Amino acid sequence: MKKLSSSFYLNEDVCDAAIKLLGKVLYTNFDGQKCSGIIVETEAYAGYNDKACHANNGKRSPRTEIFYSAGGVSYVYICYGIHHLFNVITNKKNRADAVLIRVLEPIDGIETMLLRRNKLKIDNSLTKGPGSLALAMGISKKHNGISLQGNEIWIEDHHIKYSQKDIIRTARIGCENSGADGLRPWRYYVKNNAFVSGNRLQNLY
DNA sequence: CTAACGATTCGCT
DNA sequence: GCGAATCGTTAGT
Repeated sequence: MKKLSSSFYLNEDVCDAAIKLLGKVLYTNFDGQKCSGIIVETEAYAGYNDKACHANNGKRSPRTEIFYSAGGVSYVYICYGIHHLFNVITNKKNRADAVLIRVLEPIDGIETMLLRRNKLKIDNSLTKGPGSLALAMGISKKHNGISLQGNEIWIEDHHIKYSQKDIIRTARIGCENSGADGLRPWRYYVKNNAFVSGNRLQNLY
């Protein structure tokens, strides 16, 4: 299978990019341990007019610098002091859009994921939730800013397609304090997928 | 330098 | 369902 081309990541519509990432397959290959999973839940964060985004309206800090790269690099940051959250930077240089990968449906390397998660057998919590997913896949802050065209983290198109009615959109999780921006329905997930997190907020569009 | 705050998770009730 | 854990990042003194 082929890695997503660099043009995929230059999408100027971060919501469209978040939807198109559903069904794509995320790979990590660290220390000879290859893992993969189908992306089944994402959230879009826009560089402009989105208070929930770390790089809102051109905000610069050591942490947000990577947002201003052209799409196709990783953004990994630590939340609550413990959890590493993996995002894909999208859009052209200096636009600062990102897609948070929230849930995977595991495919390869499940033994490795179980080990990293300190679990004995697979259940639907293995790669459910951004912090759990990053831990299972071995992604940590040291992978912040790496290219998704490389051989450590990349995404492939396996021609998995979900019909529009099977893609649910809701408000993003944990963005309640971002005012009106936090209410935007920019979380996307695959309906009836066993690995998808929480069942609140249905809100078909 | 210091304090406040999370794009969360897990265990206990 | 609720609350604690936990520390890097950020903004303010």
